[in-house]
Amino acid sequence: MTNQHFSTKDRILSAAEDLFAKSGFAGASLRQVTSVANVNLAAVNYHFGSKENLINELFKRRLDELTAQRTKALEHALQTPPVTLESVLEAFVSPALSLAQDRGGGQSFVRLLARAFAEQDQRLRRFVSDNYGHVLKEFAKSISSLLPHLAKEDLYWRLDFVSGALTYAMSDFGMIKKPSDLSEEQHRRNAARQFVRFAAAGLRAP
Amino acid sequence: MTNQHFSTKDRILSAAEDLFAKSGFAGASLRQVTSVANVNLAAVNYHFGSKENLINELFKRRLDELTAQRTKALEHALQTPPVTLESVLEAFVSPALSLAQDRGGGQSFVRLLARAFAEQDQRLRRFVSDNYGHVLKEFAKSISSLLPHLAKEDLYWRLDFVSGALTYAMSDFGMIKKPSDLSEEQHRRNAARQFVRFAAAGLRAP
DNA sequence: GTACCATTCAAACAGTCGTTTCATACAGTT
DNA sequence: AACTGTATGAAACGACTGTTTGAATGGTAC
Repeated sequence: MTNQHFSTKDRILSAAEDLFAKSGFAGASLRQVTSVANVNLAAVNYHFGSKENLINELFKRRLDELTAQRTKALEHALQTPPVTLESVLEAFVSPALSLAQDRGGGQSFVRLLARAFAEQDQRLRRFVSDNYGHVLKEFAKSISSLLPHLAKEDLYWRLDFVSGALTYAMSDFGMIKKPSDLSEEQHRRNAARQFVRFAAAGLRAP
Repeated sequence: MTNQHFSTKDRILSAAEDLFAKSGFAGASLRQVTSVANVNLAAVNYHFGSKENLINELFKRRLDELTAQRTKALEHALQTPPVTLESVLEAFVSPALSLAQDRGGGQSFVRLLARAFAEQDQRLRRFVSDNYGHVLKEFAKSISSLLPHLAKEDLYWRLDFVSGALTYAMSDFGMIKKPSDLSEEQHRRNAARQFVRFAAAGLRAP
């Protein structure tokens, strides 16, 4: 019936992604997850140990992929003259939007990400910062070198605004904004273009 | 012991604001709330009817105030030439930042707001849109008339980015970014200045 | 065939959840 | 003085939570 050819672990991860995105980590129960995934309740604790660990593996699976793609995109952008603010921002946002548009639950994950950031959950922030902080720092460094006259303090403020704008926009992405006469691919490219223009101009503010 | 001279209702509202901001609506229980508020468990259902209704009244209390201040600030800005993108944005963000810096739990509420927006909770979005949407539309109209050459579609995208940037920046506001040598008031003015510059430049993007 | 292993299952565990009930306390009114 | 309505209190309600248990299953290796 429901994707029985996927492994139990994968079905749990997908169902959890959807339900946590919809109702929050505390709001969605393991019974809901296992019901949607069509697996036994005990399977979660058997395969993941605990609900908390399930959440961690959920993030790991997606963020590993996202970070890898961002790294590759940044390297490519830095090796392809002319290196502009726009090309670096494009390397940052494009993998994220591609994930947001992905069929296999990526949409849910992006909303989950927005939710996780809105929560002040220090444990989760630490997890992201520890495992993926170095890539974010590389982007910050590249952007900084492209804006040599911008004071460090101003840069930090603006990078914060940029990530906020991106996170927020992405959590809506694919839900309300896509005009029906645009394909998903067109919509994605359009969103990336809009964001890059906005962010570049904001970063270059006088 | 703790603020016994405040009414039961007020103590519940304040405690709920703090705890919901920290742990989410599903994550914080009424027993935690009533324990912090130093009131009996049954008091919540007696004064508010249900947990859900408590949440609604929580938002109503703050958003009524915020919307009123924004309306006043916008009117003042529109009557004070020269009317610029910056002065309109200032009218939008200043009351919010003032709330975020407020002593009486406003800090918690701002984080709660960010959380509520990250949640896809249609019920809550509808509530905000119904009750406070008209003010947001007035801001959008003012901004639109200050950017006459900007296409409608571009404007919508950028307004979305702006509100995202503001929401996320505010949810951190007062937590990590304040340098110790700045007073709260200075920090608030600084944040407003940074945001207005960034947002205005982003909206004016070529 | 049988021993082994990972996996799945139904059932139960001890807690916690939001909500309700009913008794009690204490003001203001007659 | 007795009555009234609002507010608070302790205790219990049934439902739901994450987790654990021990038996059943099915395939692989010997």
